[in-house]
Amino acid sequence: MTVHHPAASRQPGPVLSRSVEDYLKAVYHLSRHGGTATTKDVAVRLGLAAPSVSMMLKRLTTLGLVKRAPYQGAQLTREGRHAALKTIRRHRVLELYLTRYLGFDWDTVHAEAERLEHAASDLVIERMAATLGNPQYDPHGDPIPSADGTIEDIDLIPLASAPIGADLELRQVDTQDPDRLRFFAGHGLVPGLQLTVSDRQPFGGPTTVTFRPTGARQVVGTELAKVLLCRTAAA
Amino acid sequence: MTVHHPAASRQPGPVLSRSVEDYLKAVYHLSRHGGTATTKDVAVRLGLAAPSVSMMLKRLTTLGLVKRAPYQGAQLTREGRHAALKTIRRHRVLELYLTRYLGFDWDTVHAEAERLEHAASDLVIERMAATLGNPQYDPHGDPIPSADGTIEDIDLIPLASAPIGADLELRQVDTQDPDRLRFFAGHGLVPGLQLTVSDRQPFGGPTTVTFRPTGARQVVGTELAKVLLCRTAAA
DNA sequence: TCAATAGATTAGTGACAACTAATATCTCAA
DNA sequence: TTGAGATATTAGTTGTCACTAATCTATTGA
Repeated sequence: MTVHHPAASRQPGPVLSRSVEDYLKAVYHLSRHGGTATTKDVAVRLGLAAPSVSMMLKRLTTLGLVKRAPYQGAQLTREGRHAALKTIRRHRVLELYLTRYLGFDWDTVHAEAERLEHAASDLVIERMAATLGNPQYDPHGDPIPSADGTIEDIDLIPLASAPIGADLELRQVDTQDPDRLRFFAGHGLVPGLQLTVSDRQPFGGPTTVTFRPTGARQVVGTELAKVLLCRTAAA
Repeated sequence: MTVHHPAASRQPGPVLSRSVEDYLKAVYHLSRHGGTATTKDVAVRLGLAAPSVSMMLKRLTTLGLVKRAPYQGAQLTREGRHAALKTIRRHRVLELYLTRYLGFDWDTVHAEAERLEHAASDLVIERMAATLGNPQYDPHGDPIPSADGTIEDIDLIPLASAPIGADLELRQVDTQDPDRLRFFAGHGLVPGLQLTVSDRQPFGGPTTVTFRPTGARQVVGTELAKVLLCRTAAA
């Protein structure tokens, strides 16, 4: 009689379980820049065994959320992408709300949002978004999908591959690792920062940047420079 | 290897699944005023079939959260009560936060809190509680358990059985039904209201109350008067 | 071209938490 | 004291979502 559990009804559309939402997010992120999400990649990202992922991807295919051929990777269908973006919206609105109004730091907020995103109703999320002034970006600079499931898609370049001399704006910090995030925050490397690439050592060496307008200099190792996503600064 | 799921780790103590938390809350409420929670009562309260409850109560017994003899009812152990009160604290803090800061009405907030209470970490709850000024009562007047698991226990009398002439303060509205809650709010019957019992018709008839200091009169049917819990007004 | 290896899938299992159908127990009223 | 009806439990299934072990496929370097 009572249908029960799978996340106990949120709003319209078929209710997706927590697991399904997590898989959709993973496939979304992994197939983000063209290409497909392989079983292995999804397994690593979610910390699961490969067979579990294989099974689930098959199930998602029958649910029409994923397109996939065996032994090839998976991609989201229109419907799957829509569901993924709704979850990502919930996540990012929560991250911003928790940092703005409940005193969380950008390095710890991810884990909190990860649990709440599956439980918060659309109504709660929209109230939070309204309270925040319908923000465009979360604390890490990630764009927040709109309520109707569209997302900004600007080409950002990793600091690690930006040309020397370029005037850039740091837009997005593409990691969730608390230690890295603390390091970035501690050195002023947060979204919105204006900087100029002043030097880079060859053979995968570190990049040196100059903050504008202060002129402060900062050396950034390659691994870190890869997750600092920038766009060319407005003139 | 990875232990996984059961509500994905909240804080110390063994992590309890969403289901277990719901059962503990149900047993808590049903055995609240002495007595035990029967299988049937729990089943009705949670909207489940009796055999499911029977099984789960057995499991909770082996987990040491519940004391029970077959065919008798169940009661919480010290440990079970502690867990229940933690969940209830989360629920009530959430209810108050959602009404205060996110514009929810007291009649709709229950369902929202019901889902979030299983996902919000203790840290989130404590931040909310601090923001609210460590409140004592939720929007319905229910006492909020303290973080260490103690709860106020004042004897309240239902308006339906208060003596005529008594000066009372409405302390708690003991229903979650949105329609009833809207009715109460629409007629000023909210926690904190000072009133005098001015009349009651015999044979289970309605109670008439006078609001202090305004003198406004209100007739309340027996069914509703049973869930309006009062204490004698301070002199 | 082919074998080694990395990756993917199938097969079989287990925990959790619900269900229905069948059976057992309790309680109360005649 | 007994039997009817209410309540509780046992037995057997189901669905979800994880796991390991075993097998299959694909790719790639010799």
